[in-house]
Amino acid sequence: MKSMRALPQPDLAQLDLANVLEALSDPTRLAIVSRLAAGDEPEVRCGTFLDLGSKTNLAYHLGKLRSAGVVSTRISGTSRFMSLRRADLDARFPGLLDAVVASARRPAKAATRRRRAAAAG
Amino acid sequence: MKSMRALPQPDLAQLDLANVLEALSDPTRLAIVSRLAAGDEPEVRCGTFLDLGSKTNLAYHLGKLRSAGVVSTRISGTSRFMSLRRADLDARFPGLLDAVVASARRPAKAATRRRRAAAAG
DNA sequence: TCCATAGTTCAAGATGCATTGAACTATTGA
DNA sequence: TCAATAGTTCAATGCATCTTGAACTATGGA
Repeated sequence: MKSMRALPQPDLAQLDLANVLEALSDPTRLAIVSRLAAGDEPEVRCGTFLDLGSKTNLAYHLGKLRSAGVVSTRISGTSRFMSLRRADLDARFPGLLDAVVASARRPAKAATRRRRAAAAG
Repeated sequence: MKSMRALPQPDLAQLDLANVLEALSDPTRLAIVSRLAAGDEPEVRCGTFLDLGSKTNLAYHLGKLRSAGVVSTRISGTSRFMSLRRADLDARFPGLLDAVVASARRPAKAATRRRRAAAAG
């Protein structure tokens, strides 16, 4: 018997800008979102992201993305399929997702990327 | 004698998307950025933000915004003036700042919208 | 010179985030 | 029914963030 339920997620009115930005501010989660946005498939199975971290770690990051309202999770069999909540994000934060995804595709030079400025008064 | 130095900050190539998103993901910092973007004046004195937190706390948040490359600090006398690094942010992350600022100006008001819809129907 | 103003720096404590391994649940296929 | 697969939940750990008060620096004005 094939079940098709979906995991609970915040609805449109509950999306919060600071939460969404925080969800997007982690390199692993940014990679996940980029991949979801870039792909031809609207849905991607969780296991697809195993190159980005351990099973446990991915459950954590995907959970964060879901509870921030960035992704949706549909369950089918033993698999879970993630999809971007593009319509909701666009409705609530017009242009934000596109700007983030486009910027993520266009990284800075590797040598300087992780360096933070030593900005002291 | 009037000094006009500026505090050190990362340059364009060093701006990192995850860092910038993280800098923007805090409500206090989002409020600061929104106010800077509201654009009455291109520069705003630090003390202007004292309603958002203590002196110490603001030094912390403004320091974070600066080291992420979101704002610039110019020193004049005993004051420090903050400005958005709009050109740099737009060059590196096109559309991002505008989307964030516009979204911040447009918080969710689900109850109001529902009341209006009911009144209109 | 002395004082007030504007803001920073430091240390410490509370809280929260990220990561891990082990144990667990649920579903499918044989 | 049994085992494999896919992913979650838990507890613990280490590290980062946020916030605070006290002490400090630097500038400008009287």
